[in-house]
Amino acid sequence: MHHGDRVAEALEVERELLLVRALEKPAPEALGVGVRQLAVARLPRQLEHGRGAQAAVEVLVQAYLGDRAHQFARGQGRFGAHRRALRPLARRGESAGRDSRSTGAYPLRPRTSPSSEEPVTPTPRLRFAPSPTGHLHIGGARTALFNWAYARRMGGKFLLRIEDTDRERSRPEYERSILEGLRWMGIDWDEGPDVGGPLGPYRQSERYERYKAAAEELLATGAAYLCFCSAERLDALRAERTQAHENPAYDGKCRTLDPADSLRRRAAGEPAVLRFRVPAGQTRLDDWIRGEVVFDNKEVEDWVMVRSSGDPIYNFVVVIDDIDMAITHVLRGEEHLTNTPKQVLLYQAFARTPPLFAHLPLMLGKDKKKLSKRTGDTSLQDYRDKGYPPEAVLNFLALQGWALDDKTTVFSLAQLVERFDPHHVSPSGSIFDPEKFLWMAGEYIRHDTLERVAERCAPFVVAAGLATHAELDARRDWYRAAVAAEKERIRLYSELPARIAYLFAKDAELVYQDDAMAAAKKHAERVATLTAYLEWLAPRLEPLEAAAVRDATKAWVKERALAMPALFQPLRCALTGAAGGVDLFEAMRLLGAERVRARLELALRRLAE
RNA sequence: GGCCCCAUCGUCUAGUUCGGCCUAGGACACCAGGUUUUCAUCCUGGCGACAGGGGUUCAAAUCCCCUUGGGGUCACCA
Repeated sequence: MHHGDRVAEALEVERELLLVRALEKPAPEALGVGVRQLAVARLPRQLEHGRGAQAAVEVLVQAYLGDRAHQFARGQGRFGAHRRALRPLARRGESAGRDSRSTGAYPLRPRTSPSSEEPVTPTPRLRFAPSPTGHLHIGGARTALFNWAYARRMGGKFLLRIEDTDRERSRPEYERSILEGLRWMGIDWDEGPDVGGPLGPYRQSERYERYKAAAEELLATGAAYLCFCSAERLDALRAERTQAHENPAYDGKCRTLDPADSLRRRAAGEPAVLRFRVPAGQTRLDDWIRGEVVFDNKEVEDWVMVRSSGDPIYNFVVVIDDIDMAITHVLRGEEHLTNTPKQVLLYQAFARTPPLFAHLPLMLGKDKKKLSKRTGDTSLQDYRDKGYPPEAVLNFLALQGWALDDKTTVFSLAQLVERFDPHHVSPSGSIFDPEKFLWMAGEYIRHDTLERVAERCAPFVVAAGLATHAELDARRDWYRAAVAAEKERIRLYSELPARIAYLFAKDAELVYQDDAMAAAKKHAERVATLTAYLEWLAPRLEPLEAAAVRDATKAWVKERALAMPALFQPLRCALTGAAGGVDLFEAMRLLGAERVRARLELALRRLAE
């Protein structure tokens, strides 16, 4: 068939489809997905712009489709795909080979060097590897969340490993705190220091034998060498290089030492570190999020793997552990990107294929710099203590670098697991927005059940000294009603106590806030109004039917030709001491008849002047 | 400074793979209305972005290059 004929035919098909669509008929299946999508998407807009269906079709056909014909004929792009779809027998498959970025499905890399019995595992294994030198950082929490979500989505394993090779700063209580924080968020793990697992131990300090063996192996093969340079020499070297605007890397002085000689010196007690011998050439990695990243090995220094004390260093142990624990995917912060060539080189030295790396964008503070302790609240613990619902934390964290779709901002953990794809994580950093976080916390509280909100608020109420747990339990229904009255006004659990404090205050000691007092005193007749109202209200107080009294009160105000605020502002001040807040009849019910009467009588005096 | 990464409303983001669904969508914040006894919620509307410049193409937010800007990292830390 001639090109021209094809084009004509295709355009005819398109025109027909558009007409079909414009007339609201179902589109025939045979027409191909591309065209259908096109028409479905474009037509409504055209119609919205005030054109009739016929005119809209013409616009589309002429302005939009008309001059695209030659591309169609060449079989390119979407139109080409459309053509191929229309002609299933036509040749396909020019784009057969695709890289890992485009196969959304399953980018797991098989291991290349099956050391005999090691099976090729199809199960993704991901890990979170915090170092217990502080509480769980909010950025670390997101890293954990993403690793966890992907493992769960793929039916893989998620494990926890404690990176405590820094003996000075690592503390057991931080380890506990981190585990607790993860559990609080609802993240669980299949293998870890507390639950064990087949490829443990999962605490680096318990794996030193393994590192020592690996180090000696590398030393024996010459992939690593002993370095006897003193700290002083290294410092001087660094200073010199920095001043000369050069990369302040190790100069390789000990690189060429005779290995046997070095071994003897070490045996004689001379302090030595183990350095990795970085080969010439380039090191590349195919980052899941960023694509190919190439480093010139000249930029990678002969880094230290083992301290002179014999303790191994992060870049070394992380690789050993990831190999031993059969880690297939590594999702971690972007700050690790420049570490990666060192690690890739190590994998090569062990003849292993590296895992698939995904370097997550950094979470930034208002100053656009990496979120750090200095920037404010950065530990998960802080948000927990402040009364953020864990679901909101999870949701908000997931939104830093990822989105469920083009519209949804509030979603559940289950939805995250169902949809999370690291390939669609944004490569650019995100500024942490506390405002939006607060909004989201409120969103979760408003939509949560009363039972749960009441339960989660209780510790804050107790901590504020309003009541004991026992007292709240004893008046369970009352407490719940108090929470119900404020549920949509609080954004954090911790905001509840201040809002219900008026219920716990002694009547005579209720504090009138300035704005409440001012509002009440705007009304000259306040005392008279209140007196009359109290008289009217008293017999209706027991039992108090909130809805009925509310209606009746409004009628009462109307009858006396008063403005609503003339009664409500003094009344609100008298009962709650605040200018805004709960429905007053709800407050009356919560307070009980006696206290309502008492507070009103007190107000007659307190608001008199 | 070297190397590396990044660039859509003030902020979080969709759209970027594979160029035409974009007259660039949503959310927070902000502004204006409505509902309400007030506050909050809720509803309606508004403001508001493809960093700049070159290419490639019939067509560029999307691909390429340059510039600019921002960030990360350069330890016997992780």
